[in-house]
Amino acid sequence: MTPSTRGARKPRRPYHHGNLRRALLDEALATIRAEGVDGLTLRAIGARVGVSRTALYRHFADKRALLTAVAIEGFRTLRQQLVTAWEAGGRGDAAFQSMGLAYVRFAVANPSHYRVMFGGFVDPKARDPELAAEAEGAFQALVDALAALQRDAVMRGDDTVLMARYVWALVHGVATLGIDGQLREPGAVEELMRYAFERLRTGIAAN
Amino acid sequence: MTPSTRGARKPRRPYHHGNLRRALLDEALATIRAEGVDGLTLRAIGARVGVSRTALYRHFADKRALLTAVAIEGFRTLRQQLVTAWEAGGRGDAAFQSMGLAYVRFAVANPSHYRVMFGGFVDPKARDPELAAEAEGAFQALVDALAALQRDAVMRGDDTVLMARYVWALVHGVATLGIDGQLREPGAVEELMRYAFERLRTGIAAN
DNA sequence: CCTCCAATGTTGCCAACGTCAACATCAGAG
DNA sequence: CTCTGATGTTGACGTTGGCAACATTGGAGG
Repeated sequence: MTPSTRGARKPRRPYHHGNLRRALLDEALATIRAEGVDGLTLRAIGARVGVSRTALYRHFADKRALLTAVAIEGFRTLRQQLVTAWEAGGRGDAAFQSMGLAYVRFAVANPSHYRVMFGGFVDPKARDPELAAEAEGAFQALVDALAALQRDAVMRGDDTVLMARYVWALVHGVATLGIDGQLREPGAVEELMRYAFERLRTGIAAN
Repeated sequence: MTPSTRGARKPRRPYHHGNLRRALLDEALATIRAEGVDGLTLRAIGARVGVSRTALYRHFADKRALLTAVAIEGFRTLRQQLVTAWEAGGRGDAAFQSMGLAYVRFAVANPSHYRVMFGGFVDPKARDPELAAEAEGAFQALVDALAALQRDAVMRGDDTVLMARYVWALVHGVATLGIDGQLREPGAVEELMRYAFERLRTGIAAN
């Protein structure tokens, strides 16, 4: 927004891009959303950003590193959505269900992105520490909410992390089944979510 | 290398293989297990079976078709394991938990295979009808068990399919989280499964 | 203002891959 | 024994990820 005013600006695209890393990431995300993970090719990304095919390697070690960055961004967004749902919902019982819905909505609205985060596209062993941290952060949002509910004696006093994992597995399961087309009938995901939360509460609420 | 068919390696490797389709499938499965889905190349499969790279195309339309066949086989095996656990466990309350354990064990023991079944490697739309049928069959094992428990008034009388989907989502969630390395600590999967079933029962048991 | 350098972007090139087309071989029906 | 459809092979092509060598640039130090 504040370019230096020296000299005549050239209509020609400059050699250096400015913020190529960001642009590549955005384009990768858009491509994944539009054509799926398989549709992502480094050459196409470069072309669409208006840069040569290998420019990407100045910002990402390889294709997997790009996908890892995409996954990191996904976990960041997810955490943000979860926290927003929890806080906007009043940090209470209903807000907890809101979080669950937000989680599944994120997955269903961004299936390919979600798959990059969980589908084993990133190195299973020797995981990127930043990715691990960001994933942990999203999970922590769930743990925090549960801890608050436990404090208010709304939920059982079991090990918080264990309870959180239980809830996480449930919403993650619903989300992935929905994404993979195992729940085809329209409204099936919503119906399942409603039932799941009803039964979940019976299972983990303080009696 | 002699392209001649008189190699002494096996009893006669004639021009025609005999049951190439089966052999290709088995080799594909072994490769996937050993090197992951990404490590699967048609050329390597052919070479390892002792056949040329394109022989595969007489038995599978393309790579996706091969993966679909792998997924079909996976669902068949999974259903079998589930049914076995249910029946061997006495078709009762404990047997139901056995089924859940068998499910997660299958996934954790065959992570790559499980990913082929659920990871979006097969066509999301226009799914192979045989694949859909086989997946439905595995799910049906769960539905049947639940229905039996409902008949014996062990479980709530809710819509059986809905309940089954709930349970499915839960075990599927635990399984995929475990596979993707989100539950790293040794024993975390087992601990979660134990807790999950305890809470699940509280949620869906007949009061 | 000039010079030089490290960061950034480009072109040439390669091996591996999936897949098609044309050809080779075989098993079994007639 | 012959013919034919099924099965397997060879050659080739376009695409992809990635390396190496080269080009361009903004900016720091003189």
